[in-house]
Amino acid sequence: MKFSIEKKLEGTLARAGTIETQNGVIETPAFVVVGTKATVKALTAEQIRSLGAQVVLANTYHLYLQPGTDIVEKAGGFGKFMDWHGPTMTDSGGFQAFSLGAAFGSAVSKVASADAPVEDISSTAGQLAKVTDEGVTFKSHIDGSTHFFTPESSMEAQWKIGADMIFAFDECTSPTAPYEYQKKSLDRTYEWAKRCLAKHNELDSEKKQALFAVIQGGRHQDLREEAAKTLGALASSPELAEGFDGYGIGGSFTKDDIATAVSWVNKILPEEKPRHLLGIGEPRDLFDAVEAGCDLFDCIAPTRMGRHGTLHTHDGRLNIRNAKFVDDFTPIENDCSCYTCAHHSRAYIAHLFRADEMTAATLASIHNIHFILRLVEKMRQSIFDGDFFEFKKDFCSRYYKEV
RNA sequence: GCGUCGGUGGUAGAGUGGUCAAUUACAUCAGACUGUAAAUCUGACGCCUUCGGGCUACGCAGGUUCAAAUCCUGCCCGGCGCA
Repeated sequence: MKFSIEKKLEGTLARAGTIETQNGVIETPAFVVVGTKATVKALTAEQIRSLGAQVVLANTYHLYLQPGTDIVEKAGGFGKFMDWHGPTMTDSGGFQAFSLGAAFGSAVSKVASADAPVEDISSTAGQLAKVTDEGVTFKSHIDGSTHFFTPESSMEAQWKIGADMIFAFDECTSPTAPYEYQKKSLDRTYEWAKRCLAKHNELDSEKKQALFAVIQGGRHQDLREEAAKTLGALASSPELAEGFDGYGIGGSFTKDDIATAVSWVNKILPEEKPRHLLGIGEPRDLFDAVEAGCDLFDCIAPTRMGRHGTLHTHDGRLNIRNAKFVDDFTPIENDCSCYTCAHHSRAYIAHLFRADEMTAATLASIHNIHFILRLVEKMRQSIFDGDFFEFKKDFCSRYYKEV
């Protein structure tokens, strides 16, 4: 993997560039489409290509459970398995330590509201993930079987799954966890990062895969900065000669804090390595993160919200199931160039949703992914053109005008 | 015509003297969703409300009772059986 910065936006951390992988070039900033189980839900690989997606991210934990990493390895990696020939990434399973752990069965999201109370995290009853210094014990949400993930086993699994870019095994903490826990977890994630790097160097002597470390630290400036410093410095650590190839910035945030937390980190991280903001994909957050120096983003929001009937338009979101759309024969957006808008009306899509037809999910996902991909592409272009802020202002004043 | 079973909120279908404005599901109306436990989840769903409550309701009309969707009588409507 090779990252090149082509243009920086003066007075900010923003930059535009390219990431060259064995499977193609990614023009950054770029939105990474999420295909957790080696499929972007509701879409075929051909549809993903038609959308102009540059890179697909799958999930180690999910592919490990199903169909198993050996099968994916035999298939020639998850990209080949799903007939996606472009650049690929895998997440390490670290997010599942959160989503199946602290977040399981609760309303906590990795992006918490500002007034979310700090929670006692001593009780893990009913959770499917339990974190210790050695690793994470998962209880499969599919069949209840127990599985133990370590930094080393995640590296091995990701080696078999074979993506171009992989993430170190981390713990995504809950944004509502107490400071003390965040700090303890951060130290652990640092130790895990070192173990991942060592294992990765052992497995991948030819450097086929690029390894990204993950910066945690919640909403705490000292923790975020410490993580950026220590993990950033590992690159030149003598005992780990080959350092990280890039950095992931992990949840957890407060809604208003994303931009701030990201810039704390990006001011410190080595400039010449790509930065991937994990799991962020709302328009305003994307603008803020690009401005704060992030190069890659992945998010399930366009596909999940699409499946649930929430569609992006330049005038904000709309819920296509609303009664007012049943006889609205205009497209989702008049000037949208996506397949869905070129062929179908709001009324038709509303009908498909109400009738529980699977095509609803497909058409909605196509539109939302198209919307976000084009948005990030325009952000990239605006860095080259020098009118990023103008574009941001124009877009946000229209998209968020009702909020 | 006789006998019999039944008629409950948009629909299906619980309830069978008070704790019933009435379980539940679906439909409907909204909302949420940010490294996918998610084609999921939450709320509302007779009318009015100063959110305390008030009013009208379980085919229709009477009646019994302190109290009826629930018991009785008549009527109307439907299923089934016999003529």
